Amino acid sequence: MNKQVVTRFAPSPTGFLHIGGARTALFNWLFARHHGGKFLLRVEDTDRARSTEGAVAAIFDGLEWLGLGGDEPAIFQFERSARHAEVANQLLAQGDAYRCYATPEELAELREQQRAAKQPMRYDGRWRDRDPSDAPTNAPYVIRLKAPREGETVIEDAVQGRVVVQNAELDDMILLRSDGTPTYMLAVVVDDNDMGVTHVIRGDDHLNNAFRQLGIIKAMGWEEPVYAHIPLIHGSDGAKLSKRHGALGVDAYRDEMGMLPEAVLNYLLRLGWGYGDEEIISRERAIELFDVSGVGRSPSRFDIKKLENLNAHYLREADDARLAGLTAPRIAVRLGMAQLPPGAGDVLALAMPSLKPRAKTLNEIAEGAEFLFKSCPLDFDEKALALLDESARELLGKTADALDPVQDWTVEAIEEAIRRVAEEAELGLGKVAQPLRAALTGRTVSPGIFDVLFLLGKVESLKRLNDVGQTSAGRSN
RNA sequence: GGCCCCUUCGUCUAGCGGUUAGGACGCGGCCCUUUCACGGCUGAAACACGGGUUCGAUUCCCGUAGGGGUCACCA
Repeated sequence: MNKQVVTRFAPSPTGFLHIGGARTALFNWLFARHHGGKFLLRVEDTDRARSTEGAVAAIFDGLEWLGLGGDEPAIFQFERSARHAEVANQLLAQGDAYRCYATPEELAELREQQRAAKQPMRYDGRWRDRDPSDAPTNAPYVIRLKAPREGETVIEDAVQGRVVVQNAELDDMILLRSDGTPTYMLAVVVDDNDMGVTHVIRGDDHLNNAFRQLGIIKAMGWEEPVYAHIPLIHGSDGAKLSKRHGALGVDAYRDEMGMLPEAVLNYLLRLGWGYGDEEIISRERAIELFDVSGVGRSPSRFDIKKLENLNAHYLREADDARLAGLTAPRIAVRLGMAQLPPGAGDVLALAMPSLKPRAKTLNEIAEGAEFLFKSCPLDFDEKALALLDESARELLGKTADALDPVQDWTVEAIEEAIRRVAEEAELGLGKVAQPLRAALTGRTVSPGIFDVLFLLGKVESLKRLNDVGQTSAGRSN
């Protein structure tokens, strides 16, 4: 019979939700949805020294932004430590584990010797078969798994295929630390089992761990989950993505870079997974198509250009009011204002159709929208200034005269007036539009000039034209 | 170093014995055009290497090289 599929994402709260973790969460979420199963969250906070509440909040925040919440309240691993200890003691009682009194110093020395002798570095099992009466009294001890030393362990990984490791390669790992707290190895296995996790989808860096974890599962007689170890994401230079090497929290993609969650999701989905030629894949479509069988076996590099391209696509598709809301605070910051004036949101939404096709990020939309909310006198950049020479100012005067009588301020009416100015001056439209653009926006790049005029409104447009006319050519301040 | 994994354009990938090796990003050119974008068309660009297996290998097998991961009382 088929059990319900249960997947989980189990981050350790020692920092933000980075891009690799986000992809792991996405794959788990998608897999569960695709199979009509459950997606659970578990915070691996057994390392009390490194876990912080801030990190927990940051991770949840990131998941929520991406729409990858769990189907049940998140489980905090540390709260289950009594259960972990219970399992360790059961293993001890049934002879599948033993007490080890080796001190950390002693073990460090052992590793040092092994390294010097170029031997594999692993615990030598010095307390494995010792008589319990040898045990020092009142000395701290850890509980280790008594792993099989002969034979081999096989994993049929859903992504990596059949992987075999000789049991002689695996040493007796620690289950319970000397202070009685569980190690990660024990906790994951116990929690996955208790949570009913059927498919463990996680980073490739856990593949080696899977063999050790299987040892506990077998000793307890539990059912083995299906493993799917997905390849890691590397930086653009091929090196491992780490915190000091390009790995940013998803919040950075949202706040600093101005990405949309649907773009990040689509990008992450296509990193390591593909379905024919499909590039633009919605969440719904992804649920329909996703399966671990489509996940590649080789690591991939993070390419910000491709993410930007996807973001540009989703920007163009996004609702204008939503983008206005997302962009307004960014514009205010750029302009050094606490917030934009009342009504700015409406103007922004109205301008969005001509703003968004020109931008790859929310930041670029904000940059392009700045001119709407500036006031005279404008700050002109160099190229704009160069455009506003004597003859251009003269032309601008004529343009203002042509615009002044326009009654209904529509894009059509504006266009008609401007084209007439060009005709009468026997100039191409571009010769009229560029100085006009410079005078109106202070830049040489902007949305279509008729849209600019329309969005600014008649009063503000004439005011800016007038303002330029009053300043002398070649002004430098 | 031991063990494990990986290898198609610069990047993400399609391919699952016979293809002019496809798509996307990026890059070049052209078109559109009031600037910049969008859009359309188009060009350059890849099977790491060496052996097998086979009538035939990008595809299957074995090596080599390169890359990555992992070897804690971290997760």
